Amino acid sequence: MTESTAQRARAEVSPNNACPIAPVVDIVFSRWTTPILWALNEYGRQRFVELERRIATITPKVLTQRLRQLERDGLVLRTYHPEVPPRVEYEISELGRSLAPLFAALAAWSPNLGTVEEARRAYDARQGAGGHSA
Amino acid sequence: MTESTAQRARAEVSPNNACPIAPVVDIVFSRWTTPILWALNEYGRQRFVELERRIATITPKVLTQRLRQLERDGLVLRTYHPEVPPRVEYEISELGRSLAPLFAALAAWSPNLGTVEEARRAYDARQGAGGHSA
DNA sequence: ACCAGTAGGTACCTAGAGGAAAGTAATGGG
DNA sequence: CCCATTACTTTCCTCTAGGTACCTACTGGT
Repeated sequence: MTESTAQRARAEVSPNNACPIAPVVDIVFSRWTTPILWALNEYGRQRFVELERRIATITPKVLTQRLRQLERDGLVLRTYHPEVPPRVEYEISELGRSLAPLFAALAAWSPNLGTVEEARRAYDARQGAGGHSA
Repeated sequence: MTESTAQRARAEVSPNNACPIAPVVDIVFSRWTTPILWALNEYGRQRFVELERRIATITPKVLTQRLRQLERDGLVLRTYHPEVPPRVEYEISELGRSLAPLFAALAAWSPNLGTVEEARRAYDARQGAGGHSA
C-alpha cells in the first residue's frame, strides 16, 4: 500500500493540464531511472551488484525501488534464478528499447550544455556583481 | 546562497558516471520545467499570471523559482516592464526552442503509455492476487 | 560453529523540496 | 482612506524521497 500511495502521489503532483508529455517524463525521467535504463541499454543484461557498482552513488534500497518501478512499468525485465546464492538478472525490455530514439535526442542536445553553462555564468555575473539595481 | 546550494546538491546526486545524458535530464526535466517550457513553447510569450493559471497546480513561489532557474540556464527570456502594476513577460529562448525535437520525441513515444498501463495492471494482478509465493 | 556472498527487506532518521499564507511597492479607482 | 492588481518575497510548515544501518534465507567452505 505504501508503494501505490507513492505512485499516486507522483501522479497527483504532475500537472498534466494540457501538457501531454508530462506523463512520459514522469515514467521515463523520474529520479535514477535515466542512469539505470541507460546502463541496461548500453551494457546489456546485468546482475544487481553490477548495476550497483556501475551507478556507484545509488544505495541498494533505492536501486531495488527503481528496478521494481521499471519492472512494473514494463521497461525492464527481471529474471530470478533460485540458486544457492540467489542470482537475479535485469535487462531492458522491448518497450524499454523503444526509448532509444528519445535517448538519442537527449544525446543530440547535449552539445548545448556548454551554452547553458555560459548562460549561467553570464546570469551569475549580472547578479553577483553590483549590477542588480535597487 | 540557498539557490546555489540547491543547484550544487542536484548536481552532486546526479550520477553522471559514464551516463552522458543525465546532465541534460537534470536541466530540462527537473520538476515543473516540462509544463513551463511546454506552455511557453505552445502559447508563446506570456505573463506570470497566465502561466500560473495555465499550470494551475503550481504555487507562485515555485513558479518563480523554476522561471529563475530556466532564465539562468538560458532557456527562457524574461522581460520586465517597470509600469505601475509591474508587468513581466516570459518567452522561450532560441536555446529553449532547440529542445523542440526532444519534445517531439517525447510526444512520439506517448502512444506507448497504454502499454505501460497494461504492464502495470498485469504486474499488480500478479502481486495483488495470491500469486506471490512464500 | 562461523563466515562469506546475493538480493534484497525493514526501521529509523534527516534534508530539502514544495505548499500555504501573508507581506511588499506603487498607484489608480471609488 | 481603503481596496485591487502584479509579480513576486518571505516565513513557516509538512511530507516524503532517499540515506544509514541492520536484518533475512540459503548453502558452501574451513
